[in-house]
Amino acid sequence: MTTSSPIPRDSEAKLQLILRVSSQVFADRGFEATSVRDISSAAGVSLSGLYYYFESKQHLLYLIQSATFTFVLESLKSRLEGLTDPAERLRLLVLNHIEYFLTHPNEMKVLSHEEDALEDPYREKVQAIKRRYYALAREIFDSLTAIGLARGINPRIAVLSLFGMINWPYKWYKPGVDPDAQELTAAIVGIFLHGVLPAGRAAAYGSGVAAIGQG
Amino acid sequence: MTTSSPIPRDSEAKLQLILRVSSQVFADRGFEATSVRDISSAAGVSLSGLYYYFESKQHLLYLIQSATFTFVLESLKSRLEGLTDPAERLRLLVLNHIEYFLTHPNEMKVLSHEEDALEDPYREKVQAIKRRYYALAREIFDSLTAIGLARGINPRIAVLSLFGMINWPYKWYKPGVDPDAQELTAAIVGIFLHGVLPAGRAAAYGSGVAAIGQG
DNA sequence: AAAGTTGTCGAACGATCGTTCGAGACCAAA
DNA sequence: TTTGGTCTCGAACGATCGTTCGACAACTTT
Repeated sequence: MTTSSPIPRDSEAKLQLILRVSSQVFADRGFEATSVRDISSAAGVSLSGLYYYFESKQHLLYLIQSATFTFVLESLKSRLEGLTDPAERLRLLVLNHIEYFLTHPNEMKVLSHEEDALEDPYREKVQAIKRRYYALAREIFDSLTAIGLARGINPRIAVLSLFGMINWPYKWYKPGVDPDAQELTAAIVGIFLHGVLPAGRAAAYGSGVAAIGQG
Repeated sequence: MTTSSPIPRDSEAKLQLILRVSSQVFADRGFEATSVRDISSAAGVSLSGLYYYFESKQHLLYLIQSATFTFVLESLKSRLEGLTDPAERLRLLVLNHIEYFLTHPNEMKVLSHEEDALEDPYREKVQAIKRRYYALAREIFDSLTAIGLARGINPRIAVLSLFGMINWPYKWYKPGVDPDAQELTAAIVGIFLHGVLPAGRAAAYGSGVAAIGQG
């Protein structure tokens, strides 16, 4: 559906460029504060020329958020295939999220920060992906509970707190200062599973993740 | 400086009303998407009449963020006085933050979400408060480390992950569905200190917070 | 060569934006 | 009663916004 039918020239590649540049500008200035003219000059395409690629500014935001979120979710599902250990699945959820954030910080900031800026025909579609993402995380957490009996913590609070840890980096992460994806993932998973305090002895859980904590 | 000198009528009270109403509108629609006319009609004050109370839309945002952040920080410092137990100090940091969020969700959303919307004369002043808040949290965490030897986790990552957990609720918290401040605080502090997995035995730390976790 | 599709653009549309200005009402001190 | 702050407002300013339109070059297919 993308590379056939009525003979596109290089339309698809240019759309990707526009999406990438737009994410950059939206991440820097914010969606509402960015004018279509800003995108025009940043992308090197005339103002009216942009409207060949998207129908409205809202639609442009939707294209960015939808593509980003879909990729993150599908990528996670693919990496999760065949894996059954709940702790390792949780680690992969965090790693997948953090890795995509480190390689595509602009897109992830737009996804996290401009969630409310999207209006209702588009908004609901992105929220649907978000619900699937949450459901998957919740499922992982619940199977973790089933194995390890996770201290009776409210599972909704637990999962959303984990989301807080993995989404918040867009506010503070500095490349060069802060650690890479593996190490950041290890720290976050370590906190979430074992907390910050030293385990009196090794935690009762015997998976490979038990050795994480330190980079 | 607020209630003397050149005879104010009820100016201060009306300013507080405008700040409260503006926070509501900013929280609902976002700062950039909100027009001064929106605030005018929501506050029941004419468009030009608003400019008696603030110099610009930017200044209005600054007044909200500055007052909110100052209150949260000063309130925390006051509650921390005389308390030396690091874990209890950390619990109070979280509780103070969550409590203010639950009683002033609009102001806290504006503070968290519209951080970048503030421009540079004002921006720096709010960031200065933010740095003091972070420094205090970092100090608490470091003393926690000094006592409990907190598993060699990168302290910057740990503190910022904790901030992620306590700031993220503005995206998901639903009154009536989600637990109150005490319980939410207990859950977050429990995750941060002990993690989600059951301690093999009681954690090596012997404070009153050890019993938290469950509401 | 003709017809049709793809991609690009300048110019302009009406709407809305933040802010300013001058005038006037209300009220306390002189 | 006059003077001078305090507070409020309608009307208007220039600037900028998202979007549309018609024209046109480039290229592929008939």
